[in-house]
Amino acid sequence: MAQPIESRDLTVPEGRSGCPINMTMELLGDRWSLVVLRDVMFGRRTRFRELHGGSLEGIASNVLASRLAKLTDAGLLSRHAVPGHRQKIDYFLTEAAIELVPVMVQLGAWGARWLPTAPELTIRAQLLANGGPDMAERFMDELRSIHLAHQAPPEDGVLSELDNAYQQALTQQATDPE
Amino acid sequence: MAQPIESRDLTVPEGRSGCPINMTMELLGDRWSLVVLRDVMFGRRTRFRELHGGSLEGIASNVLASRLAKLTDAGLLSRHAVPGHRQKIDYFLTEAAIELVPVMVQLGAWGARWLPTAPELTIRAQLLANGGPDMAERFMDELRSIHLAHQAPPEDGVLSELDNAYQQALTQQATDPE
DNA sequence: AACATCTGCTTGCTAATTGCAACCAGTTTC
DNA sequence: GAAACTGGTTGCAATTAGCAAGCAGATGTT
Repeated sequence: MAQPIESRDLTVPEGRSGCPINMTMELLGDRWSLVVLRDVMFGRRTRFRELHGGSLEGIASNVLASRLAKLTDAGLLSRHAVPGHRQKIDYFLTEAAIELVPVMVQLGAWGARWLPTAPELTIRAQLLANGGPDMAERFMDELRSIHLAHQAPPEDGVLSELDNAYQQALTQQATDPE
Repeated sequence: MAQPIESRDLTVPEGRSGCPINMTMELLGDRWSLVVLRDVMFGRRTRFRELHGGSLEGIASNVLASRLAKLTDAGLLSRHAVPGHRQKIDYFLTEAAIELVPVMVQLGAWGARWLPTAPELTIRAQLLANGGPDMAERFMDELRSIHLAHQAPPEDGVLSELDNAYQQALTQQATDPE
């Protein structure tokens, strides 16, 4: 069921290489790909306009469209027509994208450690990083249930845990502006 | 000694956000930044022309220059004039860059798992991923000794281990082309 | 002293990508 | 039937990437 995308092209094109880090950067090494995946993964967003309007960073709609197409082509997102509607489309994570969770965890942890991030947004990254591989595994299983098996998100899952921590940080920030 | 780069700007600029993943992608989310860091980290390259000519992917020299400047500005690389020469410059990793090792490990592991990478280049990624956090820690300590304390790389360190595995894969590939 | 070579880049140019704003056709709701 | 909502396009300007050539200063060689 979970297989690599395609077999290797034996003649590596000029100016490129088959190095795993390089190939990953060729695919995801741009300003928006991982941010879009982040929103689908952590933000419970699966629709174009949710991803366009709901994001904190304001990606342009043409860029979003181009990223969704690229990620779908690459096998990281799957398009699902919403039952009972002819226009609505859900973008769900594939197994390949779900297995980016450890990458996201490390990226978030590094950013939280070394960049001037916003505290209320950083709490989730820290929580997830502190949770270690166990929490990451639980989270990935939860994502599989949502995005692959199309179950409703559990109330007591990792996603809720992260949301709660974020909400708590927000209200704490409001009552205690220091 | 190891401190975040700057204190947080309280007014987040329009169209951006203080999310750790987003900020990390703002800094490193391009085609070349992490590839350059990979070469310094794993490839024992510290000089402009080594990074320019020695890389597998053939980055353009103006782009390399721009990335080296950006990474230096961001505190991920430090410039050191080579003693006894007035022109030669070594680029060394800073602590912040060394702590990208876990990110590199996860990126490499994901690419090895999901992209059609070259086997001989993938072995290092797998070795490092299988080594777990222990191996990553040993590797980071080795990098600290080389890039922060300017010691010579140990013969029996992680770097050598990875190189050996790569060389072995190369010769095996030559004798057993299948 | 002369010449070639090596050093870390820069320059000029073209092609591709990104960002912005407006807009659109089909679908659903009221 | 009109308004609002769906997932996007389209056209344009600005930025960035890619390519080939070159450059001034430093060093090695004869």
